[in-house]
This record gives sequence, C-alpha cells and structure tokens, in this order.
Amino acid sequence: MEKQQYLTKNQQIVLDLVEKSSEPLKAYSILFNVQKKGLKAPLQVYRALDKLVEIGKIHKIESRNAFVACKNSNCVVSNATAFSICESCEKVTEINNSKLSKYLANFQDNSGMKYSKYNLEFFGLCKKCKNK
Amino acid sequence: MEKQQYLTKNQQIVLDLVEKSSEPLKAYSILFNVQKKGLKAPLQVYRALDKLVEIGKIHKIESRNAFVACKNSNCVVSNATAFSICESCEKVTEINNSKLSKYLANFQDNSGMKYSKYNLEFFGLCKKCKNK
DNA sequence: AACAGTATGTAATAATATAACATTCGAATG
DNA sequence: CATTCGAATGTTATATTATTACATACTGTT
Repeated sequence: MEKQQYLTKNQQIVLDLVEKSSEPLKAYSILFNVQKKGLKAPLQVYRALDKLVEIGKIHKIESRNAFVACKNSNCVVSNATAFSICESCEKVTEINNSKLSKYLANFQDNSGMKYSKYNLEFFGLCKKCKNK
Repeated sequence: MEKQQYLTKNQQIVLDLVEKSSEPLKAYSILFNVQKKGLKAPLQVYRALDKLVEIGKIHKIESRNAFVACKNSNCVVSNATAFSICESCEKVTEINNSKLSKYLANFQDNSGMKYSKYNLEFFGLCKKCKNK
C-alpha cells in the first residue's frame, strides 16, 4: 500500500477549490477564492500548489500557468501527464491513454538520457468549437 | 516553395541572439542583451519572440519560460515540438525523432478532438549529471 | 522536554507578460 | 508619385505570475 498522504489545512483548502472547478484555475484566482478561508498571501497558495503538484493531486498546465485536479485516481506522483487543450474555449482535459503513456514512458532517443518524467500538451479545437 | 519570410530588424536581432546561445534564454535576459542594439522595452522583445515562435524560428520551453532557436531546418511552423530537459544542469535539447513525431501527429483519443499542435517536454538527468 | 523537519504567516519584491495608444514602415495599387 | 492598408515599432504604464527572506508555529520522534 501507498503511504497515506495527509494534507494540511491550506493544502486541503486549495485542493478542494481546484477539484470543484470545471476549468483550470490560475494561482491568483485561487488566492482570491480562498481569502475568506484565511489564506491571505500568494505564497500560501503557491506553497500549497507546489506540494499538491509534487504528490500528484493536481497538475500544472504549463502553457496556461494554470492548475487542474488530477482525474486519474491512481496517479500518485505527477510524472507522466498529457492534456488536450482547446485553443478556442480553453477547455482542458487530462488524457488517460495507456498506449500513449506506455509509449512515452519507454521512449528513448540517442542522447543516452533516461527520462523520469514528461508533460505533453496537445492543442486543437474541441468538438463544440469545431462546429461553430 | 515556401513563401520566404523576411524578418524585420527587431526580429532579426532577437533571432541572432537566441541562435548564438547554447542555452534557453529568458525574455528579460534577451532584453538586457539587445539594449545596445536599440530595443529598450519588454514589449519590443515579446513582439519579436511572438512572431519568431509563430513562424517556427524559435520555440518556447513552457516549463522554463525560456526560448531556444529551432535546430530543425525544415521546421517552418512551430506546431510539433519535443524537448529533453535535464533537471540538474537545465540543458535543453530539441528532440528530432520521426517515429515520435509521427506517433504524436497521428494520435487520436476518444474525445473526437483533432489535434493540430503539440508540445512535449521530457525531464530527467543528462549523461553528465547522471555520473556525478 | 528537546529536537528536527515541515508548514505557516507576513511583507517586500522579483520576474514574466500585456494593454493602450500614437506613430512609422513597407509593399501593393491606382 | 501619391495613396492606402496592414504590419511593425516606440513608449509608458500596468497587470500577472512567482519567489526571497525571515520569524513563528505545528507535529512526530527520541
């Protein structure tokens, strides 16, 4: 069994908010939304986010500087992530495709470098936006 | 034949600097280095960077907020990029692997979304750093 | 109780990026 | 040559994202 990760108060507050959101949240939007819960400073949010990313509860969408909750229940550590991003409505979905993740986890190039982690972001138009 | 892209003075100055660099450059480091050439404001640098990214002459390393010149001579548009990043020395290399790019260009998940673009960043330790 | 490691609170500031607006450049056309 | 139009530029100000530094508090272990 995995070692249970107990979250601190601040981490739980931030996680709850990100999990409830249907879209990626930016750090300062999180800050604004948790001020009533006592988190007053950016650093309190960033520290919670750092930890949550580290343990895989949330992921950062690098191209958007925004954070989403991990939808993949067995994702203990955030070392292999893939997302689809609609360039029109900005909808972001975590891709959970075992063929893709196997392919990337085993990928080797000729540099002799062994990769322990990757992040992949696909861009395009989602179904809705394509039909507009 | 492709339509020749003529670069403007600012774009050329920024491209020259990024091409000469052995490592990814940050926007404000670029700004500092081109001030002697007359680019005084951040926006002048960001505008040149935007255009250079758009036409595929440089790429943005999203996880580092930094820019590298494209090493792939036939990369006209920046729509399919993959990088390896050493988490110790921060060396960044563009991956040019046709199997990988074919695999990703053809990737389809069950969302019905057709991807026109992707960016992949691998992380690990480079050969040098692994042996330290 | 003492210690060590982690988390917190707070203020200040650094680093990254964009808005708004006036002006100029450069290629295409009349 | 003059006009036009879109792209690029210059400039100031400001928005957004993220970290440094330091003092304090919490938690589990010895």
